[in-house]
Amino acid sequence: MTNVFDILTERGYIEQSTDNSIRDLLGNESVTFYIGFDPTADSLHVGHFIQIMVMSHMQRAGHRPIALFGGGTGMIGDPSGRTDMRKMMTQETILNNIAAFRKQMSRFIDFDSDIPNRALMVNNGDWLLNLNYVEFIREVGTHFSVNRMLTAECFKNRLERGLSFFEFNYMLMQSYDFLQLYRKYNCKMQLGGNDQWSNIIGGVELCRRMDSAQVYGLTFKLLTNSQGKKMGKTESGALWLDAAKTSPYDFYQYWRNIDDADVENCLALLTFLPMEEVRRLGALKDAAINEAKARLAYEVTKLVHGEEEAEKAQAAAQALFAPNAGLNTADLPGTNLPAADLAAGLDILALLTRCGLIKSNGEGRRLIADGGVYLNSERVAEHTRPITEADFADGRLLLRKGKKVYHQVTLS
RNA sequence: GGAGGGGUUCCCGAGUGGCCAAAGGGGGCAGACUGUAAAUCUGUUGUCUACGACUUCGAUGGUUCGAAUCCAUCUCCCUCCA
Repeated sequence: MTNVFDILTERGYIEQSTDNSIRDLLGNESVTFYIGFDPTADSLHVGHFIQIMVMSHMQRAGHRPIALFGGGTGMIGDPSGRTDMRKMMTQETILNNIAAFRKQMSRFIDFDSDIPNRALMVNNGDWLLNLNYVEFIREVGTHFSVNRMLTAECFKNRLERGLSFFEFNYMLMQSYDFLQLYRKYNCKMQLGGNDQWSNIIGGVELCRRMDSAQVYGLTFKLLTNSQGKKMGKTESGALWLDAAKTSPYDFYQYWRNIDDADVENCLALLTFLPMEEVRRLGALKDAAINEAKARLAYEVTKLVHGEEEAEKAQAAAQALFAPNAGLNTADLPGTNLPAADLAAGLDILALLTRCGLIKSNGEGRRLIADGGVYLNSERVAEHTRPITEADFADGRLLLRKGKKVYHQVTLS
């Protein structure tokens, strides 16, 4: 069997590691490892998904994953890579978010079957929330050098803008997590995005100092595009894994429209396609690379939302963008319009507003003046254009904003 | 607690009595080009019952014909000192 370390390397996940012997370790035994997830929202997003992919590769290779939820650290907020302090969250929000994470993650990682490396979910609130401050400082705090911490990359830009002691503490808590997991579950490895590097080293050193334990850390590339910007952001924020927050169609379209230069990387990181195929697709040039994008979009959507949703999203996209686009696009994001509202009189601006395509009438007027609104494939020329029953075919009407934003209105 | 510097439209950042709904950049949106790509170019980017009106420059009050700009109080942030 291939060593996962090689798989992860080949697919381009790995950024840096604490020790060269990690490959051997992963080849010789089933290793328990963890990845931490801070419950900052009520859904996972694409940034988390890449971590989940890694977990999944590891689990497939026989290692045991621990998904650590930051019920305790979430009360603080990781300052890494941030320019300002995170919003403080209440205990209630945190628990609520953790519950959502649990549910979503079960789709990707096996937490339930009888396999020996069944994954665990752990909440660090279990040991962090009731810590005694003085004891903690005496036992754990003594092992950290402020001098060294100050040189850590993750605090760099915060040193210029201001960093409270409250947040500075975060590293100790995360390091303490590693120690706890090592003690309770013989967890020997922490994985994380590269922004976690400093925190991970902290944990590795703490385990060595307190328990003379040899543990390891490995970090992954953050999902960035060829220009170094973080990927997975849309106009309305993150690209969520929750279908209610980012529809499968929008999710599919996000990947369908990425830069040529990013296709291969995304295929390798976000799908399980064999690397041969990934390289073949990534090597396609010009218009042909659209095949690769469609494949990427389909595969990722399938992983996240299931095969059925992926098929639907694909079908909807094809129907809309194919040369002879028909209107049988049942799977588009859409809005229901009661017939009575139509009868009461409705113009294009009101309709756009209802569908959430515009935020104000002013925006709508501008959009129409710019020629950016289409009704059943015809450009709308007047913002006063009334909507009538004649605009509906089979009780449906297709709105389009710009080139790619489609919205279906169904009469009910 | 003392001294100083700040809070401007989504973000950064100009503006220090009328010409300011507020320069410039970023971001967003749209148009052209194209491959549902990138780059580029163009337009646009407070709200409305829209050639006009209304609301906005940390908050509240005041001076003034007129304030983002002046004054007072409050509030938050930053730097230095204690």
